[in-house]
Amino acid sequence: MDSTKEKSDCTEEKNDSYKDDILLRMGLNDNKAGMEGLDKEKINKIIMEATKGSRFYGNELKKEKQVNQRIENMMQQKAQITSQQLRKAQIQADRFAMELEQSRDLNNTIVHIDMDAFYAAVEMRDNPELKEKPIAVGSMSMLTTSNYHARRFGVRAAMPGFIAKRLCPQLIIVPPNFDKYRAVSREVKEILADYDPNFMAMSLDEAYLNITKHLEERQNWPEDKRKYFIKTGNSLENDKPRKEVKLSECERSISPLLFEDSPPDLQSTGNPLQVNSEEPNNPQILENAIVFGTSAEEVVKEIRFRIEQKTTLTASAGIAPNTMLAKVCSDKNKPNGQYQIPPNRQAVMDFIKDLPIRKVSGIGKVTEKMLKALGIMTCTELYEQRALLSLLFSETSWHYFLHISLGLGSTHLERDGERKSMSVERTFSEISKAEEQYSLCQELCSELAQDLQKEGLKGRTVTIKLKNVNFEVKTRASTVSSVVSTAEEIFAIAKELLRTEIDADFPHPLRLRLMGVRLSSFPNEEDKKHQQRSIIGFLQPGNQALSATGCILEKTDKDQFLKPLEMSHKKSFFDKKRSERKWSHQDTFKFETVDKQSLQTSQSFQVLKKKMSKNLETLENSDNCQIFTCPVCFKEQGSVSLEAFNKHVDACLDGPSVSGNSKMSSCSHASSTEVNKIETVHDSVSLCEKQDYETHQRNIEVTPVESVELVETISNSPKTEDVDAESNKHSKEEGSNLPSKSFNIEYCAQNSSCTVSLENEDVGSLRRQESSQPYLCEVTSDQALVCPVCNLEQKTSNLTLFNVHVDVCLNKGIIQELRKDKINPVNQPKESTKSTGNSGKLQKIGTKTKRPGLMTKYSASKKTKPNNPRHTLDVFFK
DNA sequence: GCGGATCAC
DNA sequence: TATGGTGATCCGC
Repeated sequence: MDSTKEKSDCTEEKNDSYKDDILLRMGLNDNKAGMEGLDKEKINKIIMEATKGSRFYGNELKKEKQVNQRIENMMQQKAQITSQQLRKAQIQADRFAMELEQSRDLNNTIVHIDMDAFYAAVEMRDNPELKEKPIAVGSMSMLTTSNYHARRFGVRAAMPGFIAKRLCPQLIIVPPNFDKYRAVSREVKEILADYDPNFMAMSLDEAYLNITKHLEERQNWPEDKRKYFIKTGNSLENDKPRKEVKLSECERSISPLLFEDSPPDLQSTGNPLQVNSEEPNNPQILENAIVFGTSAEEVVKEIRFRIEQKTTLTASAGIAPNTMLAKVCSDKNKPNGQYQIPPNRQAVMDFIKDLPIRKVSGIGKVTEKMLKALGIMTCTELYEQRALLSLLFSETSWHYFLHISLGLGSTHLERDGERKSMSVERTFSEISKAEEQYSLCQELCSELAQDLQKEGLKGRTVTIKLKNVNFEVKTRASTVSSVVSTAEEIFAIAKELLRTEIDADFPHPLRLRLMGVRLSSFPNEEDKKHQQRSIIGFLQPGNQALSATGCILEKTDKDQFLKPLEMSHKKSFFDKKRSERKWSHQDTFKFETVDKQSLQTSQSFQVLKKKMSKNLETLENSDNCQIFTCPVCFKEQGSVSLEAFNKHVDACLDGPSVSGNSKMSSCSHASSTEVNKIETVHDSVSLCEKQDYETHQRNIEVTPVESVELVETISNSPKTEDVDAESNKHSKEEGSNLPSKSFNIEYCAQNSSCTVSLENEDVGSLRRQESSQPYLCEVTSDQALVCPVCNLEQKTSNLTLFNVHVDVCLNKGIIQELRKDKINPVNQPKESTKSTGNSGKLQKIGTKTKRPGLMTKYSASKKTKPNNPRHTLDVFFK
């Protein structure tokens, strides 16, 4: 679904915040016509009345406070800068500036084409009744664009329709017709391709072209090739080089009306038909034809002429030596105009001189505000403050700033990179019932799966996005070990993420106004090449060699992984409970553990406790005697009381050495005990940094059960051959994140075996080489897959889905808890600089993006010094 | 890898 | 009555 919003036609619109910024925003120069429109005071007043007191506004204020805090932090840091530091920074910044200057490339001619009020213009074109009226495209909730009539009333893109209506009661709101816009866009793109087959479309109404090559060729073109017939109502077949849509007189009169408030001088410079006598090779207007010259400006006039002939719509354009400048230029004489910065340094610097930084793509509202706090509003000031900026902002950021202030930008158009994520999200009126939230989530997953299928994409990371009725946004992500793509697989992950959030707020419901699901971590080319194979493949006869580390489950558990249905029936009650839980936030956690004291002895165990409490609770009420396995030392604790077991675990957690083999006993219902044990296995995984779990894994024995066989497989990866080397690696990872572990259970119908492996990232990548492919591997009829983590039978024969479930079970468990709670001693932080909520950072746009601009990040804490500017340069502008 | 923030369109 | 959807990047964890 293409829902790109049409770009604003006035850069002033970039000021779209409320409160202070709202005043700026009203200072638009397109409402000077006091007669018909509204003055900015009135506009502001109306907007504020409609906004104030709303939840939306409340959140805007909150965000604004955060930004202010960031600014405050930045100013404090600025105050601590010594003159010595500043001098040093100056030298460094100057050196970098010099290198940038040396790299300046003026040899390309970049054009930025921008359709004027695109969606609105299309609607007006197709419905003459709208021609003279203020219209906007969108809904009562949100407008994507407005025509110039409406703009006089302060109606503009990204404004809710109901507010626009208050500003302009006669406003006509037209629902968007994306199919139509796409069709028109295609027509435009056909024209653009004639000048640069590799042009870069940024949206339906905007594109960059590199016409350098075209210009070269064009120099030798005969006039005939640059001649276009002007279409009138009667003439047919009058498009010489290309076939253009013919226009009636009536139609041709539409476009100018769109822009009747354009300054007259704009009309002249902007009109491609206008003869400019100063230009040597300006268009010559013949009787019914027009010949364009060979200069860049002529080319762009030709492009705009052809666009208008073909679509009856006008475009604005910018011509410059790089994308950043071209973009700014296209805004300069908008609408229906163009502007060129000649390809010489002086012209560039003159243009840049007083350019407000906010005009530059990549400098948004927040960045502007932060820089303004430093007294920086124009590019000149940006350059003057380069030393200071290098001290206050991240390297990426100040490098970007320096690029801007020197008028530098990307000189070539990057080809479309591979997509990195795909998502679906939806806003709705409040939904608070968990069941509805889950089912909504499921729908979103289905939609996403469909979209993914269209592009044949599969990914490993599922992210859900939640926005509550107060407009507070949250995202939660989970990465699994092999790629997923079906609705079921995605939902299996997403629903657990959602459940965690629902549980976290229990007993209060989540009051949602938006939900989204995103899939990312698509395999890169490398991954694809190696084609990952699921263990299904590994276990095919004659291919049993590879797998990760093996199974750490105990014999007594093995039958829980894959067991006859008959056996699973006994669990139906728990299954039911479990699924009930998923659809109502009822039970969740909140069950106090039996033995508080013993559980609370170690801080680490708090997390374990949380996770295990419900199992323990069930345990307590059960009546079967079972064996526990300590999640820390991995040793079987025999039949002991829960209390004794807890004590043992505490001791293990506290003590440096793994405490031994004290036998403990406990009573439990069979299944709940199993749940507990599985969790235990899980726990131990998360603690692997402290444990030589590999050793344990290797010692695990697995025996066949009935027709099902658990096979331990050992990786032949060089890395894991040497256990010592492996543990060294782990210790080196101290301070970073835990390596991700996952269970993988693969079932091979042919030999009736099932492999359970617990693996770390390295091995995982090995294994992943082949997955992604076939999910389905039918399990024989009388067997069921049982998750080793939650110990519940999975009603699926889809192996991928099953693996996803196991991954999810693992992910949502203690590993994340440990991270969050910072229990891992090696990760021991770092007293939070986090007081402000978001530590004041700007960010920067990377280079692989097609965007010409970069964003910035303000680093309130220490920042790394740029040591290799040359490298950075490469990174930025390739 | 995760989550919040910022930006563009 | 009512303030969007998609994709990307950056940075500190």
